[in-house]
Amino acid sequence: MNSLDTAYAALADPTRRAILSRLALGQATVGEIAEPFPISGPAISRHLKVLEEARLVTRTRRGQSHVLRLNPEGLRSAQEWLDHYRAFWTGALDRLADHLERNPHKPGKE
Amino acid sequence: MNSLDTAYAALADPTRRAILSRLALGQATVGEIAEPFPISGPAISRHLKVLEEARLVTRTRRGQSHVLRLNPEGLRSAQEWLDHYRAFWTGALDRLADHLERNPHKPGKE
DNA sequence: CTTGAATTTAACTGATAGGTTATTTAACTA
DNA sequence: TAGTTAAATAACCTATCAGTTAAATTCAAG
Repeated sequence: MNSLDTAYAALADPTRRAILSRLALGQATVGEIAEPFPISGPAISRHLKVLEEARLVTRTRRGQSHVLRLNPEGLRSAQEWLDHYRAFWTGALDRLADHLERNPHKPGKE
Repeated sequence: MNSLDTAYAALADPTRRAILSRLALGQATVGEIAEPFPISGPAISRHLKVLEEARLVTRTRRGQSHVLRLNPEGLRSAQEWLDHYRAFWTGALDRLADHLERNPHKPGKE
């Protein structure tokens, strides 16, 4: 499983996106992250593990507490794949290509 | 399941990302899409259904063939969620915030 | 109206995901 | 050394996913 697989899989879960939103406000411990969610600690723990393995967050230990932070690296690479195709679905170039495809000059083979 | 869930879940699969890459080159029928892949027709059919339900592609029927195209709308909305957080993990603002979090002015409660 | 081609649907299988509760690990504190 | 707190791991359950092969659908063409 490559890094994009894990990144997008991680983003597919709304709880994990909410955790990322929380972390965009600033670092937090596991307990602080878990607090607003109606699910068990272990469930949060595994969500965090998924985010960490997807390189979307990093963890540092401070005593018994684990501090989580967003990881710019992983987030950026998740974005790059989509960015690569941005040209195809924004602006005039996209509409032109689409138009040409839908209306071929000659009704040739296809 | 909201639209972001399905979009990111769709993007998590490498076969489906490859299909999107193919469609970035231009529209294609199911058969044309399936051709380079070593998996069965039904498997491709279901990948396409997933992409369609995630609004990442659109389908039009032309006789017995189904023609698939990228759907700018869905792709854009998938990108917007990440875009919203871009400021948090790029540039100086990010580094500043991170620095402040790691080095609080006063060693207060926490 | 039968045949053939493009595609989907059905039925099944093995693996993975997300949740639970109970147990364990690790670090702080009296 | 206990006891307490923060978090992870284990064991388990159910649902969903990605693949398969076989059957059904849909449309075009004789």
